[in-house]
Amino acid sequence: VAAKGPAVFAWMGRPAAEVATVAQSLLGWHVNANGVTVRLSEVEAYGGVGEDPASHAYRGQTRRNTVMFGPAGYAYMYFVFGMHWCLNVVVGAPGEPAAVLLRAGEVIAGADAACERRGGAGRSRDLARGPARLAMALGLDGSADGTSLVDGSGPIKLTEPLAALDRGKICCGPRVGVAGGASIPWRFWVGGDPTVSAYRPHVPRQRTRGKPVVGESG
DNA sequence: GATGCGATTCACT
DNA sequence: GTGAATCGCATCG
Repeated sequence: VAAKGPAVFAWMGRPAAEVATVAQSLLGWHVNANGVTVRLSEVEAYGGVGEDPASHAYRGQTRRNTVMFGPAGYAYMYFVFGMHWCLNVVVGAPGEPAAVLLRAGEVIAGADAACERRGGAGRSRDLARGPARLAMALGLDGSADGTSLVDGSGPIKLTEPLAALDRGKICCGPRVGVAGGASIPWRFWVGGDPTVSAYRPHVPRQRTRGKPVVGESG
């Protein structure tokens, strides 16, 4: 099945319903970009239209999530909270907008470059511990949106690890920071791996601005 | 056309 | 451990 052109992996083009399985299979894979390589230790799965309230594709195709509706193997960069970028991998077949959010990993090469981009993070496990940190360590932003991760045409390269990950170490649980669909255990990580981000239950927005600090009724 | 919320991280206590 | 800062998109009228 060796064919020229873009690499084809087992996780590509699967039905959106299998996105959870696909997400697990990506744990341990290597992501290389801009001179930095990260070994994935934590990911999250996002489903398709009408299936997953937390997914950007839930309400159908829009200008922003167009990449999710395309073929597998492409990057979907999402700008969040007005200051951070997150890297997703489109994994579904065309028309089936399944994606995997790369949440955390261990920097196994290019620590110097990653450290530099991450400012004062130092050469610690925090270099790529968290979705935005991971994207930052890899030097990625919106310009990488829609680029291929498998054919070498873009800045990002996703490769299979030499040694397969021990499936027994894979853990699952609720996704982080997601209100809708939080009960779906679509977050996967490598058990015992120190680079896995801390679990934070969905924090309800507390607006303190524009409202007087009352409530202390007499 | 205007408003509210979101897949987060950093700094301070 | 908790609060603050931030931009774009989607929704409602």
